[in-house]
Amino acid sequence: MSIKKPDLLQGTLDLLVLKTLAQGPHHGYGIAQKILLSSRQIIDVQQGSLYPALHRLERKGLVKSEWRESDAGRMARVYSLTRTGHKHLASEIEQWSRYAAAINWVLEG
Amino acid sequence: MSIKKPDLLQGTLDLLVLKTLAQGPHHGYGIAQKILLSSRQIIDVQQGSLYPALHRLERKGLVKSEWRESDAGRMARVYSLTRTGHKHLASEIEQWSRYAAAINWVLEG
DNA sequence: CATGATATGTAGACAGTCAAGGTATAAGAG
DNA sequence: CTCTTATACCTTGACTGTCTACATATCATG
Repeated sequence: MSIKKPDLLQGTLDLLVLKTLAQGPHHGYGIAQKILLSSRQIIDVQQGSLYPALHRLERKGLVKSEWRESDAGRMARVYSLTRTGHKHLASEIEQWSRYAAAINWVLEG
Repeated sequence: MSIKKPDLLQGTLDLLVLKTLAQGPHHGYGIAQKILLSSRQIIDVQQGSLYPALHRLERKGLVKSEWRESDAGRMARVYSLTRTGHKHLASEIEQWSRYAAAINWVLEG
């Protein structure tokens, strides 16, 4: 993690994963890479955080998965957003925006 | 809490408390009120979150406290920032900014 | 054939927040 | 004079989520 406060990830990991999957199906490893890339190397999601998150999201019905062959010709579990997941993502984004705005108001004093 | 994802608080609570104390000493109850006010009613810090956080920050030497008489003529434990706390606040703000920017990059795709 | 990148996953530890409750004082309403 | 509301402190126990570290396996490169 390029950032020293891992706690900041808490509550935003689902958002990051859902947003990444909204741009198309990915396997776990690829999701982590994409987040790292699109966050400009700042957010490096650890595997021990990512896989439990994916399983949690799948239990909640926000993502679904299937085994497929990856680009490299290897088996990988590919995750994609469900319709519920899409709706949920919209609400997560809204909550994040509200919360980030609230923090900034406090910081402005 | 006016926001449905309590996890978002994690990692930002210390920041909120330190920032509030940077504007002058307060007792616990007053800190919660001030955060609620300056966040425009969005962030309502529960006492069960606040007091452990204050004790944690005091253990770390970022805040100090003493018993004083409050405005209402009652005894209250008044917290204030230490010099270390001030420095730490600056770094917390910087980390928050970086992290919030990173999230926004991911959301922009 | 060893190493590093790809790929999935689990186990155990740990931290932080939450809901709920406990204690107590002061002020104002009835 | 008693009830309620606001002020003010704090703890407990449950729960969730992330972390480090580990275990496993394939493929490509050197």
